Amino acid sequence: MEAVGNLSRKEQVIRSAAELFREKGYAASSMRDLAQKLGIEAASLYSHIKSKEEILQSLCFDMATEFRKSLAEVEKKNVTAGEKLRLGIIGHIQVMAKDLTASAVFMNEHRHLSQPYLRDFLLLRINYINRFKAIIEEGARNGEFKDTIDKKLAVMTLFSSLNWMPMWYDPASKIVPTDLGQQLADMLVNGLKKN
Amino acid sequence: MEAVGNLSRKEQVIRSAAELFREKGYAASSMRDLAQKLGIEAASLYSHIKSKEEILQSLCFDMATEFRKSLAEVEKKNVTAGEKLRLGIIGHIQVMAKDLTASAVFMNEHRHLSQPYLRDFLLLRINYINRFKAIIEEGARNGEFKDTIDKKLAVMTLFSSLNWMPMWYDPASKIVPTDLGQQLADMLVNGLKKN
DNA sequence: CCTACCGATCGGTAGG
DNA sequence: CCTACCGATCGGTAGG
Repeated sequence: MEAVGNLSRKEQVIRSAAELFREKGYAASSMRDLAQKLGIEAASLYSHIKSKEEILQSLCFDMATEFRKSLAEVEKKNVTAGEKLRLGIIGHIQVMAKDLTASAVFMNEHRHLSQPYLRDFLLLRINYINRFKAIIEEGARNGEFKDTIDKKLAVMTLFSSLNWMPMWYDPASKIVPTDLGQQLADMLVNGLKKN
Repeated sequence: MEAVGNLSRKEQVIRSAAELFREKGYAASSMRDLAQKLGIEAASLYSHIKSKEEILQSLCFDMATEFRKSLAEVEKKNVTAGEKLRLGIIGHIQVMAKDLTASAVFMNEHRHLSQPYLRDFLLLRINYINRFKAIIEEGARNGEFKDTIDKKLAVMTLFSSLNWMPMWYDPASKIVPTDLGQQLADMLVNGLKKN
């Protein structure tokens, strides 16, 4: 069992679980797989965590908290809708880039949460999406954005682009997260076409 | 057990499985769940299909075939890169709209394919993506598109937007698939901003 | 953190 | 399409 930085044993368990869940999916990951990754017996996991799902809950809700903090910062600023959207996108990307593994789990595995956690999670998500939608609507009202585009489509396209980033972004690549967020924002706001 | 249109029993099994896999994920869906949906015993499923994975294979590779057919049609046309991209997007969306359930499974569950199917699937996908990337590169070369945007980022953003559509598009909504594809293409090519 | 173990459930087969 | 069943594996507990 190798060291994984300065993490508590519980944090190590959660981190290893995140890697496993990302790779195989939550349902296909067994506690025995996880124990093996950590070099211990499956039963020993339960001195650190209460259940398999508790790990998923930590991962999902901790990420949700980070996203909300980032968006709240942006909303405080007194800038145009276009600029707010740009900053919101960059913030979202930066939160994901800080932990791509947890981000992937957050995105793909949250549906395995049981009630009432699933409900709470989905409420947080819809709230977050609606706050981005409000920014887009503001931009459409004040003439910054086209008002011909369907707002739901626009915001879902935005989140699709953002949320798939952990699936293909290579943290070893030359492009740093801030630039990635900037380019993504530029592409979504200004489009591919030269003008 | 209700009728599910004019489908063979095997097709009914596959269709019900697609719904189940979409809802709960492949790994969390049991053959007993599937049997119950169809009103039969789990063991009886095996007179129609060879294994659980065979169902996943059908779903994934049938969708892949549809996507490739659609793209091949577009590539034949003698039009600008921008127009090719637009038609490619509309085609992709139309293929998905024909079977949103299978599309969601295709996108989220293909990783549960075993070898060599997984390898084959990923090769088909990378080929498909690269052909879209070639269209974007063509547009960047001939001055239709900005050449400042990272091509990998552009194509991954495109596919993120396309592939998440089954997660939020409501087929009962007023916006029809062709318009959806058109609006999506407009947003990605021209951006949100007024020009 | 371990040994020893539990009841439940899994995908699938045999044989009709 | 059913009954009867298999070996494997699951998440988790008891007790140290």
